[in-house]
Amino acid sequence: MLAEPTRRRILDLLLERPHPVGELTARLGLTQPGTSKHLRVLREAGLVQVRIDAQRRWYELCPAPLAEIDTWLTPYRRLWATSLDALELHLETMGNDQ
Amino acid sequence: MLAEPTRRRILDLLLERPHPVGELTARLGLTQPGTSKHLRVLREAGLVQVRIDAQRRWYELCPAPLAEIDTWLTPYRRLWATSLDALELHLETMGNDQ
DNA sequence: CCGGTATATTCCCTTCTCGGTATATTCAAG
DNA sequence: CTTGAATATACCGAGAAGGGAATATACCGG
Repeated sequence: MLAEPTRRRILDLLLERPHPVGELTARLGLTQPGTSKHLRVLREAGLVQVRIDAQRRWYELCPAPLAEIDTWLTPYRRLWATSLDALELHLETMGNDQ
Repeated sequence: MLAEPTRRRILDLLLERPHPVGELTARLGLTQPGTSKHLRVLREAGLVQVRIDAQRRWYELCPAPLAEIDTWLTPYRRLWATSLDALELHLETMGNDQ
């Protein structure tokens, strides 16, 4: 879901401010249907919501699912909490495998 | 990538402690090749690393990519930090919007 | 060297994803 | 009612992903 770079770019654009589909299309360099399909995925994942203004659809961020990821990440955070741990893990990585 | 529930379970198991493939297979209820293939994906994404001990492969967490997600998440965090902070930032950054 | 154990790789099939083109829908304006 | 703008949906093809079964590889004990 968030592995998709295009969708992360959409979220980054929506972090600035809400955008209508046409602007997103232009800034992403996609076709309009391509943009709409990403927006549909994001909508169904609850990451964005739409505000309808005549023919324009203003898409805006819905941060709740991101907050859930943030929560899921919590127990892992101790792994890089101190620079010492990070350095140890880094050296281990370099020395062992790839 | 992390949308895959099986892979999130693998990471959760590896958060406890390193595991050899056989234990992961048993605790996940997958076939052994299925487990190995998920581990390969996680390895190529840099999320786990292997320590070889005779025939056993001990898989352990590699937190760097998770730290990157944590970093990517940073600018979004203000959206749910506290409702008061969120409102303040909203007014600061989007004062002229609608 | 041989058998057994632990793991990886390959093949096959089905389902999903992403991008594009073409078409439908909705609404405002005239 | 017709036109044009903004957006959504349907459909198609290439490629990736997920799972199982079968097979290969690597290593230990004897």
